[in-house]
Amino acid sequence: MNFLTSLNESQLKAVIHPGGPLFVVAGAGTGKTKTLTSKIAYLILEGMDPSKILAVTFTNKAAREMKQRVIDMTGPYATSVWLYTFHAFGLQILRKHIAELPYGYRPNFTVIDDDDQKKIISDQIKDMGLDLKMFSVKGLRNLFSLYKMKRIDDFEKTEEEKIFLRYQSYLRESQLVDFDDLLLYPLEIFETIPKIKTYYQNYFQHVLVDEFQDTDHIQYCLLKILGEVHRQVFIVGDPDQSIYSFRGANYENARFFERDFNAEKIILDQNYRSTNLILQAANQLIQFNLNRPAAKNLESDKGLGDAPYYHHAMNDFQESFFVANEIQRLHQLGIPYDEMAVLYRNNVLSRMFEDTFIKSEIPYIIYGGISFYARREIKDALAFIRLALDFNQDFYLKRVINVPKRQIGQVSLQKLEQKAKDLNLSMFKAIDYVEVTPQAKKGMQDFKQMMIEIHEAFLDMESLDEIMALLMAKTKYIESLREEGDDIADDRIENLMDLKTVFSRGDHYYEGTFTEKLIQQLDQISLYSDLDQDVEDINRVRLSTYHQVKGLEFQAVFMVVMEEGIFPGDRALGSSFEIEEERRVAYVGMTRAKQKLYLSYADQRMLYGSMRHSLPSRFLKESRIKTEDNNDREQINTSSKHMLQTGDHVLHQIFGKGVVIRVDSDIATIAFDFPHGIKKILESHPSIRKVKKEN
DNA sequence: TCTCCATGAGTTTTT
DNA sequence: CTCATGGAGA
Repeated sequence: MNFLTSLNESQLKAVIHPGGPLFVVAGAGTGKTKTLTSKIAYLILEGMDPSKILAVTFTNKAAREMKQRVIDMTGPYATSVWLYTFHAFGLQILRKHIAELPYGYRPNFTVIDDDDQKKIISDQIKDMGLDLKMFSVKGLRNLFSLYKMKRIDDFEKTEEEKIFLRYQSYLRESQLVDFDDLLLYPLEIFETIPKIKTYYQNYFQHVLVDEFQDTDHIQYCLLKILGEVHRQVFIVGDPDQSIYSFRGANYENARFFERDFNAEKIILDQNYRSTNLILQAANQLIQFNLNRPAAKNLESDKGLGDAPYYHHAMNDFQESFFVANEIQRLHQLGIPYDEMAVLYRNNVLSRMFEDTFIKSEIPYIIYGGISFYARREIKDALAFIRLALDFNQDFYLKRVINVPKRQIGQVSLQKLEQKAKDLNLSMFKAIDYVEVTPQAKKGMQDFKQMMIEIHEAFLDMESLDEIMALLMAKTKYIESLREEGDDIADDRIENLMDLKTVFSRGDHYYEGTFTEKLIQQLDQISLYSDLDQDVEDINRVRLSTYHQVKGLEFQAVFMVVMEEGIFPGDRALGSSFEIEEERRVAYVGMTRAKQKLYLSYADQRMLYGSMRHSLPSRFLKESRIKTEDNNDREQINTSSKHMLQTGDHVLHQIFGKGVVIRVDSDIATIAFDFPHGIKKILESHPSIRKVKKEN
């Protein structure tokens, strides 16, 4: 067990902990994954049957990577470890046992995503004859998720609750489950069917949970049941990095765990990622949170390093300009683009940076658009496939019956749905009986014929790789995209090709008949939020929200738009609970940085079409980062029209001494000393200061 | 049924 | 500002 020697004292203590419930408080960059995977490897090498170990993570990526690391440490024997996300685990349980719940589900149910949920909810509202404008569908979806999480079942009869009940029965009638159900139903199974509960409680000798601060109530209940008998529960997490409470995560679960399991606690606070001035700023900041189930101070052996750098810009443009310049400078110093990240509180804030990066020719990539499987064309393709597998799937039929356009509008669709209800048939079968305009009828029959052909072609198919070609040929989807002449038609076509790649990969990955493979592949897709993007090896700066870089690290991190009202956001200002969560978000951001941390803010920026004036975020003061305002105030006040003229000598904070060789409108061209050379810089840019010659 | 415009909404989102 | 959506008119 060579790997044990690479652990530090606390990590080792956790790994060889003799047993019983253990809470490992793993601060940012303290070797959390290493400890968890070493623990699993240790258990296996000590003789534990890997198939009796259940380890749960929150992302598929984490699950996959952890499994690989365990296999690397112990050999292929470890493949049988149950290493899943909570949701994937729940799905497994449901595929086996869902029929035992009294809701009429069959094992071949389908998992729907958020957009499907919204669609169903708004359909219910319309069906009830209510005015859609009176409700926020998005709000209802969150509310329903909350209902499920809190397991509310005695309803008063508010309109919302009626919609919820209809939503729930629609799912059940249609053999659909949502993401919440993937956790809730397994819990219900365990709670109501003692035989099944006892089986799994006894079966899993060890239960391990990663990112424990992100568990919600249902997940905690599941954990409590699964760990109850053997009490070999090993959880790893950092309550200071809990940033998903809006999705139900409850970092107080850490306290519940210590209490309910009478667990021991080991703290990992030796950081291996960042230099210490960065860590000190992060430590300072998080101290302002009063509610910390596991307080700690991070420290590393990487020296003090550079102090976090604070930049005060006059407006959003100048802020982005500062960041772009700094990125180029760091790049020249040898930091690769993909070791730099620009982080912001919400997605709208990315735009200014994108524009500037395009102008400055800085390669970048934005994560956080619509995820691959949520794209229209992908969802359409999957709907065709699901419908071809089972013509009874009305929900998917509704999605694609008019794709591409077949003269079937809302009215015809409604008639079809009604007819299906009256005759107690699937909508697919009701096509033969419905009375609609001749064009619509023809469209429906063409559609039906096409689906039958696809279905029959599936019967003869052997590899998943063939699916997309057939689908595109039959549906003429690509042709219709081209005809529409959408500017993003090419992107859509490319996405469909990517989906084909996903399927052909599935051919090698899954076993069984074509249909068996396909069903596994579809399950996988339901649970995956994005494509395995390991192809992306181009060197780009990452633009992202804080939430999306949790767990990642970069040599240089730019935390931009550090403005009161944005970060922390307006909505958080009234509640200390929310402010603390925002502070944790900032803490997560700071602890991503290995060597360079920049925080910036602008006095004014364009947001939602109007000018917004902001004060610096309280998080700047709280982390005690030295501000440059004192040196700069003078310069800012004197920044009027044409501060600079040709021949002026300037001092730039980063590029040092230079001479102005040209001024065009507001851009000055300045020759700096070696190695920086000639740069174009906004003449009023706060990082430039005019100096007297030979100063 | 489709297309075009007015209207309103606009955190964060592992699954 | 930008995007999605729903209603009115062709």
